[in-house]
Amino acid sequence: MPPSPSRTPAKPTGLDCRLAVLGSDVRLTPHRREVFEVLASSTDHPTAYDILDRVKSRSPGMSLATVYNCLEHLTTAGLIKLVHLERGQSRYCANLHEHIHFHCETCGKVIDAHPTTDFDPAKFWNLPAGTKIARTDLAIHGTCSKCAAQ
Amino acid sequence: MPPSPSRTPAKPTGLDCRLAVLGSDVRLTPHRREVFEVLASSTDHPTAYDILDRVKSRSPGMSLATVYNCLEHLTTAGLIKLVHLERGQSRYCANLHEHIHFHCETCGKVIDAHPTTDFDPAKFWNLPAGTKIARTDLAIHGTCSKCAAQ
DNA sequence: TTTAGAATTAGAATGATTCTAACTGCATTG
DNA sequence: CAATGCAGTTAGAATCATTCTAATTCTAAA
Repeated sequence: MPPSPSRTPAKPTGLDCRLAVLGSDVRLTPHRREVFEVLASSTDHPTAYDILDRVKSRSPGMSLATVYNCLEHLTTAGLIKLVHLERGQSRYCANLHEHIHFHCETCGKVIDAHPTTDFDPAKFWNLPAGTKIARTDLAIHGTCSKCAAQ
Repeated sequence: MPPSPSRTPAKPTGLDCRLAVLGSDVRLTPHRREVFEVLASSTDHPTAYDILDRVKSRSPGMSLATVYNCLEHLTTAGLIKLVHLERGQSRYCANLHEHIHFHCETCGKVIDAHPTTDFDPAKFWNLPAGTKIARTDLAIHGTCSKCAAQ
């Protein structure tokens, strides 16, 4: 056993650098970087499998297990968001701005919608006194403008 | 068992009666009735497996496949709601009043919260023109009053 | 360089849900 | 009332998403 475990706050050197966003703390390994970059350049809320697919051109050897692993770390660090809209696969999203999701029931697309004004759920719903809100997830289901036009 | 006369498209007779709620149209077979009643008397948003468990005392032979089948029909008919809050099992809910879900990240409980005033998402988020809203799902995650008190 | 711990991997395991094919029972038809 | 047909039901298989496991590789500190 190590007598002096003197790597407490782990110094950012080499690969052990950290993404300077939101004060998060993830080791930015090459794979995590790939996954994050793929997600950051996607607006369609890809699934883990979609992400593997897109990452493969740059990192042909990456496995689905690693994608899940990276997504988990990035999610925990608050760098990306996990989105559940339907049964089945989870979707991921790197839009860090406050937003909600619109899901088109016809074409299946998921569209981000950004707030135009402050929203406080406690003003609209009767939550028991003492409830502490950490985050809210609003999903709107319907028909997107494109599908509605047909 | 009540034998009975004709049925043009389908007349409520014997088992072939329909639940007179919301103008829905489901054949209310004994199993569907059991599933619905179990759900209607639950406030904890049970999973399919939970429901099977509770139904078993009354219908010992029912299978999980039948529970899923019933839930699917009841959901399609709008008699119950499917709730997705986390990865893993789906939850179901027979609260037909407009409401949202509060999910306690500490104890895992899901609590219904009812509206105190009208809520129009289009007032708060910038949806593309032409978007048609069918329904909105709001999930609030945090700590319930009980857990917060500790 | 050595070493401990973290990251990565393939493949196995798990868990939730859906599918399949056979069977049952009710209700309309003959 | 018997025959027929279809919806409902079933067990178990199949599928799909995700997590776990155990072995291996990599990184950074000592």
